[in-house]
Amino acid sequence: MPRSEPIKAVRGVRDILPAELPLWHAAELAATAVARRFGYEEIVTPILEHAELIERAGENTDAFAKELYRFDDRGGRALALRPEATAGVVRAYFERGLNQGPQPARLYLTGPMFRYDRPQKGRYRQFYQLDVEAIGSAAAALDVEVIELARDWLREVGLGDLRLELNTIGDSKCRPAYLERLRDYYRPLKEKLSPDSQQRLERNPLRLLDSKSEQDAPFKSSAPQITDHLCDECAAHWELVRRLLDSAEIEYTLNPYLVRGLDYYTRTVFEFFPSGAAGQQDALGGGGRYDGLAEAEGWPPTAAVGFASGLDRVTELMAATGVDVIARPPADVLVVPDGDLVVAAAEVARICRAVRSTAVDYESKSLAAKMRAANKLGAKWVVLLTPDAASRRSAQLRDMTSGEQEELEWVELPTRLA
RNA sequence: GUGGCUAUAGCUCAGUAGGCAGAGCACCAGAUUGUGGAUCUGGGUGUCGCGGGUUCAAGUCCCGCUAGCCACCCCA
Repeated sequence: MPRSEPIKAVRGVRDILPAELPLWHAAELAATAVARRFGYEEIVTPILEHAELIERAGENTDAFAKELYRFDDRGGRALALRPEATAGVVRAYFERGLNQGPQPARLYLTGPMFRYDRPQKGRYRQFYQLDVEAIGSAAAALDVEVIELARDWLREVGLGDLRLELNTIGDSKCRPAYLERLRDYYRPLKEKLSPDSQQRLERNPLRLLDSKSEQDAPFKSSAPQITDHLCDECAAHWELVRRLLDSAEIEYTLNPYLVRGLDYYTRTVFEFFPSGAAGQQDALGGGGRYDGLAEAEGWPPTAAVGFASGLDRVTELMAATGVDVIARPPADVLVVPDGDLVVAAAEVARICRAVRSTAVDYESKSLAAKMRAANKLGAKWVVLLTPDAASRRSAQLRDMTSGEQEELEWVELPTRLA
């Protein structure tokens, strides 16, 4: 019979293998430890949400239209695989009554997110994020708390050599007027801008500021800056954020071109970069205030601030930085039956498992090959069963480090292995 | 969504001017009358990504598709 084409993984997704997982676990363990230290509790929200929840906030942006994993289920409901965690966490905060408890709700989450974009290095259609949210407070101190938490986590996973970039983008009171000024500045220059930026001019002028096109670069420096046009409340918030960062001795660089494309973002925005590289693709994580999101989802207006980081990139960088994670052998003990001693081997393994992780080599190959396998596995001991010894309920216990070997009764194994 | 590069053994890859499918590693076996690591010897395990086309002959040339990598768009 002809072999059929083997079915491979879906485009843009990947498996994380046993050898890589210690690194991921180290990253997540550090996240849990740091989050708890700051009084944040874990929450798990569904991967599936109503497409509308995701689309409410940014319906007319390209990213939503183009990159949302969206489909109709069997009942005809329009669903989406979450592209980020915040929308779902905010939904849960209201829907499940976390808004009834002490405010703000301090929450964190790790899990898979989905974007239908073209895969490339460090960018997958299914990727993983750490997400931290403080919902239900407008306190500037929380902006700094989230930044400090994020910084501590990155330090803890060995990526402490960081650059923090910081900006404010105002709020619904002061931003519209600023955007008008920005348009007024750029309109006479329109013909000289890149085609992309000409489009941005009317639709999303903030984006002009973080354009990567060299054609746009000369005009940036004299463009009006939002920090000169903040309303009193936003200016006070911005002032307090920086004062708190100073007192926490957290260094940052002001980047007036750091923006967010969506309307519900307000005031503080920040991003972490490895101190070496400056490219936008190298960001280790970022976040900011989103005081307008709850309302965009149809809930009462509620202030919140958050941070998200891509674990794919963080773990990749951890590996590159040489973060050493102890790789443990899958089993301390390998039971090696000689010949047809399957039943005895299973029983001996059962005895050993009382004190040590134990695997059995059931393959029909030579003893030398089985010993090779035991060595490769990294087993500390081999329990060798021969028909003769097995009939006396005995076995050879071999210490793979020293090479010493002695015959023991099966019942003695737990004491010797402990 | 756009562009460039790539796809050959389990893995990394070589394969000339179109003419019998190769190497290293891994794996299996033996040297070792069944006891790992080191060494030596032997063994190729294959739908040359998939589908068409050109040709006496295609891994090689042409077209389409799929996938990967890289960059763009975008990054909520």
